[in-house]
Amino acid sequence: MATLKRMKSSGFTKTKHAAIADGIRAKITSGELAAGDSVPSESELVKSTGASRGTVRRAIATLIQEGLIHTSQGRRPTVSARAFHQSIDSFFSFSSWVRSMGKRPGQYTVEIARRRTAESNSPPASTPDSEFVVELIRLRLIDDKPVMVERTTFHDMAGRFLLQFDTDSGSIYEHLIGNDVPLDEADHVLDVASANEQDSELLDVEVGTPLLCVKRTTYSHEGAVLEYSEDRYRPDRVNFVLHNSRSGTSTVFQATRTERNDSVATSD
Amino acid sequence: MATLKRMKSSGFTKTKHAAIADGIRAKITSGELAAGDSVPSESELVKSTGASRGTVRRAIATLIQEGLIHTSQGRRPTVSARAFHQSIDSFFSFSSWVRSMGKRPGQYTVEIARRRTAESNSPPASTPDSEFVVELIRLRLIDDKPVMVERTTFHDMAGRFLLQFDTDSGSIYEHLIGNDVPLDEADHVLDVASANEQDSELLDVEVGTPLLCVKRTTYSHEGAVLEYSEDRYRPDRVNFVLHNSRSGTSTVFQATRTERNDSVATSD
DNA sequence: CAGTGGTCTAGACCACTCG
DNA sequence: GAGTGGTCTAGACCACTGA
Repeated sequence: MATLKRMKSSGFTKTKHAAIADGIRAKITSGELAAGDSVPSESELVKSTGASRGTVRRAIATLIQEGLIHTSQGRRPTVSARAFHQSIDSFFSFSSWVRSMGKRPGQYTVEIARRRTAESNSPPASTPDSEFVVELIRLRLIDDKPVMVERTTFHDMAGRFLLQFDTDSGSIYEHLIGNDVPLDEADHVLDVASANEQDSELLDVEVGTPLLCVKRTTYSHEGAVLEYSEDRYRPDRVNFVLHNSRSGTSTVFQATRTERNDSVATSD
Repeated sequence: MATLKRMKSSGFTKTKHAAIADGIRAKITSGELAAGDSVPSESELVKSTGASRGTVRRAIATLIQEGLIHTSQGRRPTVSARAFHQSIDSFFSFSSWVRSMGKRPGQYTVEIARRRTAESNSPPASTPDSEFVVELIRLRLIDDKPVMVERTTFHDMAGRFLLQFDTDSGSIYEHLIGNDVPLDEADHVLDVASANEQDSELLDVEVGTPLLCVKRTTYSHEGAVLEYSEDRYRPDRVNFVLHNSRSGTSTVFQATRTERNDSVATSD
């Protein structure tokens, strides 16, 4: 027994704990388990999955972290009150975020340029320490509607992969990761900004309209600045949702405000 | 052996894994371990703490989740590039958040009222389902400077604890938790707003100034709406920082923009 | 009181990293 | 190849919940 541990040749199910978590998550997102319902107990899962308790607990820990369920001593785990979720890994990538919501991401490149770092538009402390930087301005779309303008400054090490890349074709993040650019950590500072003329034109709002602004700095493990971006969102089309529960740890999500509703968090 | 498991009589160190995590965290926040430094390996920690590997891993998991360290197979865990942190539990409470940054929270109650729910100002879908609600408008201060206006609607079940509470004296959240009000989960929707006349007066900004707006809905485990709040922040004094790393899960933080710096995320 | 989750242990195999 | 983290197991005691 205990032979296959990780399905070697056909690596589709990743790990056992991930498979268990996937199974439960599927039941929640499909609606089979509704908010307030109780999830199978650990001992039941041990029996039904054949895994040991440690592995089952590992799976449950994942779901708690995602904010999907919550637990406390003596009680069976229950589905969290507000379980409208997508993993936050997508916070790195607009494209995968939008896709994870079942919508279609789009992009329209306004400008891409390689210039000396001294000419960069990013704030000094966030400027990559390479001689050249690649700067990019793109309009991002969801289902063909403009929602965000991004102005990004890349370290040359990352930017050199972009000059021969069709930046209208898809996710830059995925392209860079595929080229082993170590985009490992990121800070996001949430702020507000007033639409300037270019914002106004691209997002189709009036000059001066308040916009949600996310200033992102992406680092390698070693702490080198690889990318700095200022993303300006139309707040009537996109906002950010953060969900947290007292026991267990907080988790983050983003959401698109839909056309019909005034607010995502209050929909049912 | 294996007798004391949890120090019973003197319950100060909580659990073993928490104690181990605390020890490492202290070394990071004190600067003894700097960004990029490597944390003791699991086997070393097993030896030095006397705990089993599972317990050590549990401690490490906590730190990863907090964004303090990151790990990957075959490499020793290392301190994350940007480890300026405070736990996000504080997202529930302005007061404890501010205190956790070593600053002094303050509050100035503008209005508190108990009224029929039908007269509530909160959006219908977020309105508590009690006959009465308690509504509160407070100006929040950091080190005596106004930074935020909160307009909160409480379920009567929570609000009834507020009428005889001096809302200028401290944290409402802590007061309610102390009275066993089950504020268990919360959604935060981040948005922008334009300062209205009251905002303008309280925050000392011009009417129309873009403000960061956090719409918070707090629920019990069962999903009942206990509180709805719209908090409007002066973006030049406060903004929100979110840190995430690719491996390991994202974590959230808030930060106060300091006077001298333009941006928190870029300080060093 | 039975059931449940929270904690802890001891030992195992694997995949990866780095010198 | 030695060291390291990622995964998994099997069994144990405790604290809490709820009928």
